[in-house]
Amino acid sequence: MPYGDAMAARTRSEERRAEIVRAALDVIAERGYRGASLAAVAERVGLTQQGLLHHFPTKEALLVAVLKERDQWDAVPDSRWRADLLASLVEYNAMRPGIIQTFSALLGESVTEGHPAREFFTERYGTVRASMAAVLRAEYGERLPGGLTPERAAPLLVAVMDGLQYQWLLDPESVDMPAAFRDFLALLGEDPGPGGA
Amino acid sequence: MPYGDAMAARTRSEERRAEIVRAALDVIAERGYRGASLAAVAERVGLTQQGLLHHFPTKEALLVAVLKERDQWDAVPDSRWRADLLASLVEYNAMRPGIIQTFSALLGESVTEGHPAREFFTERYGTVRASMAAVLRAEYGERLPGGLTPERAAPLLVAVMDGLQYQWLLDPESVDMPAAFRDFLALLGEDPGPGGA
DNA sequence: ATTATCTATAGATCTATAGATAATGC
DNA sequence: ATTATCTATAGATCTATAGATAATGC
Repeated sequence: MPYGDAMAARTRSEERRAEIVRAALDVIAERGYRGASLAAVAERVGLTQQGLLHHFPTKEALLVAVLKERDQWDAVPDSRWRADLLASLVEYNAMRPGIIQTFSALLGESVTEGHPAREFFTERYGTVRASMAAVLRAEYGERLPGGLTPERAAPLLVAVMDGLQYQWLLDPESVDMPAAFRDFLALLGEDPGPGGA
Repeated sequence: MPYGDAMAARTRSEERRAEIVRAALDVIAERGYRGASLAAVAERVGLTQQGLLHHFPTKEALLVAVLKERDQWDAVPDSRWRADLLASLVEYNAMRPGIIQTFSALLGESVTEGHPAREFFTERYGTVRASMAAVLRAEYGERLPGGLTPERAAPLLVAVMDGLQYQWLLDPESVDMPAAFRDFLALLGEDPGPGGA
C-alpha cells in the first residue's frame, strides 16, 4: 500500500486526482499557468483533456488544487520553526528546482490582473510575514541589527527567499542559494549592540 | 515638438514603434507576455493586429523591443550609483507600479522553459550583481556586517529589491517597499567591527 | 517608390459542454 | 447505479502570411 494512510485509504478517484495535480505542477513549471494547457496535463497522466475535466471541472479548479498542495507543503506550526530550520528549508528547496520553478512562475503571473492565484498569494504572504516575524522574535529577541524589529525584518527575509529563487533558477551555476540565504541570516544574527528603549 | 530630441528627430515610424512598445508594456503588466495578445496591444494604439505586425514582424520581436526599453531604463554607469541613489530608485519605482508589474510578470514567466526573455534576464542579473557589488564596495568598503564581502552581499541586495516588489504589488497597503529597502541598507551599513585579515 | 495599414484567411490551439460507452462498487 | 473515460464538437482565440489599398516622401 504505497501511498496508504493510517486514517483513510485513498479512493481510486483521490489517487487519480493526486496524479493529475502532480502532472499539473510539472506542466506549470515548464510553461506557467497561462501556458499550461489541460491537454498537456492530461497527456502526462494518459488521459484525454475531456477525461481530465471529469476530475477537475475547470482549469481554475485544477489550479486551486495545486495551490492547496503548496499550502500543505509548508504548513509547519510557527513554534517549530527556528532560523536554522529556515536555512535547511532553503537547502532542501535547492534540491527540488521543479517545485520552486512552479511557484516562482505562479507568483510572477499572480501580479497580473485577474489572475486566479492572486488572492491566494496575497493572503499567503500576509501569513508568512507574520510567521517569520514570530520566528525572528523567538530567535533574536526584540532588537535586531540596523535598529530593526522582527516585524520590519520579516518582509526582508521573505523577499530574500523569493528573490534568491529567481536568481538561482535563472543561473544555478552563479548563485549558491543556500549559502546566500545563510549570509542573510548572519546579517540578522549580528549583535545589535547596546542602547534602545 | 513634444518628444523631440536634440540629436535626431524621430521618424514617424520610430514614433509609432515607441507607441506600440508603450502599449505592450501596459498589456504585459495586465496579462503577462503569454497572456498578452497582439490584437490587444494593437487595439490600444488604434491598429489592427496585422497593422502592428508591419512594425514588429513577430510577437517575440515586440518583446525584444520591450526588454531593450528596460535596459535603457536603468542604464546608469556604476560609478554614479551610491546606496542612497538605490534607495531613491526604489522610491521612484514605488510611484510607477505599472512598469514594476510588467517586469515582475516577465521575470516570473522567464523561469519557464524556452521563454524568450529567459536569456535576457539571466544575463541581466549577472551584470546587475556585478554592478551592485561595485556600489557596495564603493559605499562600505571591503568588509560588511556578518563577515560578508560586497560580492556576497550583492545577490542579497538584488533579491531584496525583487522580492519586495512582489510583496508590494500583491499588497501595497501592507508593504512599505521603500522603507523596507532602507531597512535592508541599514543592515548593510552597520559597523562590521574590528578583526579580519 | 516606399511605407503604413487593411481585409481575408490559414492553421493551430484552447476551454468547455453534450452525450455515449466502458468499468467499478454495491 | 455510479464513476471514469471517450468521441465529437462548439465557439473563442492566437499568430502569422498574402495580397490589396491608402498615405507619404522624393
